[in-house]
Amino acid sequence: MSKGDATRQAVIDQAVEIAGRLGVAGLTIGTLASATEMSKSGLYAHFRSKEALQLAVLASAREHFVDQVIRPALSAPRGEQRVRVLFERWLTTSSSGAAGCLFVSAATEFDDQPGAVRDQLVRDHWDLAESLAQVYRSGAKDGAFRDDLAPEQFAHDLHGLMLAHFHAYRLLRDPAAETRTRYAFERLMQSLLTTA
Amino acid sequence: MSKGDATRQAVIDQAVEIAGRLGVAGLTIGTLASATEMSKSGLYAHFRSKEALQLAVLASAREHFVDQVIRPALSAPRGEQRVRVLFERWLTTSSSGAAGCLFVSAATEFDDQPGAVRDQLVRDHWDLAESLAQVYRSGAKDGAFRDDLAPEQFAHDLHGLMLAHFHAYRLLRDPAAETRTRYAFERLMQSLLTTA
DNA sequence: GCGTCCGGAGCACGATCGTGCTATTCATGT
DNA sequence: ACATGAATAGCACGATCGTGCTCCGGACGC
Repeated sequence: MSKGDATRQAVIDQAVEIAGRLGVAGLTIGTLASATEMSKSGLYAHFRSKEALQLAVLASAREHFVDQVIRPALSAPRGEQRVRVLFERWLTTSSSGAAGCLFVSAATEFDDQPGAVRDQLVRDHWDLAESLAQVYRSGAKDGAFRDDLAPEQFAHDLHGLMLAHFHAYRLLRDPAAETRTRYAFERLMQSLLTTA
Repeated sequence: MSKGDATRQAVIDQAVEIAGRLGVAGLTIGTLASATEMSKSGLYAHFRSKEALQLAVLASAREHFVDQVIRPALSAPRGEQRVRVLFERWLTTSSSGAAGCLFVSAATEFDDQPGAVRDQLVRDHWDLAESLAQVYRSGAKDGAFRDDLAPEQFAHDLHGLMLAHFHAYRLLRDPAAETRTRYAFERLMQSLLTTA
């Protein structure tokens, strides 16, 4: 990795951090330049447009999310355990850092703004939903979960849980957010398990 | 109502519409001026700062939401019916217009940006949560709902349902969004009712 | 060790941001 | 009908936005 790639990566890391706080749309070339202590033009040369920068940020966050949440879940035993690991990782990763929340805020910022960023977000979300559904499917095949529930419905429900968590946690700073979310998760699990 | 108040209201209506599309932060004086076919300064005179404009937009949206969702629910019979009216109204109001989504997008845009707007959003959310909890409480007192569930948990869960709906509906344009949300709602209701 | 080439700075651009001040036009009460 | 005050336009401001040059210095291959 030559010098250019190194600083490029450092810039992206900083950009992810800022986008986590101010939102992907709130991430501006100027603020990013001063945060990285570079000139605007020097920074801009790495990404040839702001859109490319935003896409790079999204890609980095996605990678982080897969590493920290999806992969650990997939290496856990199928069924209940896998779902629990997924949930737990998702919860802690997003509480501590930026990866999880970033997609949530980006989704609402771009939901009515056509373009490459929006398209990427839509793809990412479908990928995530499919991963969630697959986690359910594999468990249902073993008989651990009810088979009269659409896996996509599980994905939808779990996603809703996390969204509610983010809102309570980030906007309201509600200390009870995690407790509430955990409780809701337990009820969801209870309604899915065949061994009730 | 003199002329000034009339145009001020018209401006706010337009602002709500724009904020529903571009987000509260995306609402800019310039775009609002050209949308209302007024000069920036002429428009700006009504609100003495951008923050005041944003607060006015929020107030208008809140009023609309209370009229279209909360009040109809409160005039329905307590218990299951009231919850159903609330849910139904919430769903249709936000699908058609701007009121519902506006708070969702505003919440994520300002969740890390201190200021009067954020404070107002937090207040609004607590008010909403309290209203939802109260709807549950009144039903539980009649014995329609389980009494071993915290009303605040119900508020949290229902809110999560709506958030998931907005994401699926606005970002993904998922035609199945409403079906999924309705299904999730039915399962929520089933788990609450004592007459199961 | 040197020449090449890339990473980055300096500077500038038009546009748009939020915000003022100063007129001017219009409505409104008497 | 006229005076008065409110409502709106014109114009300007500094700042910052995204985007382009050009040009230099230092890293890297030979």
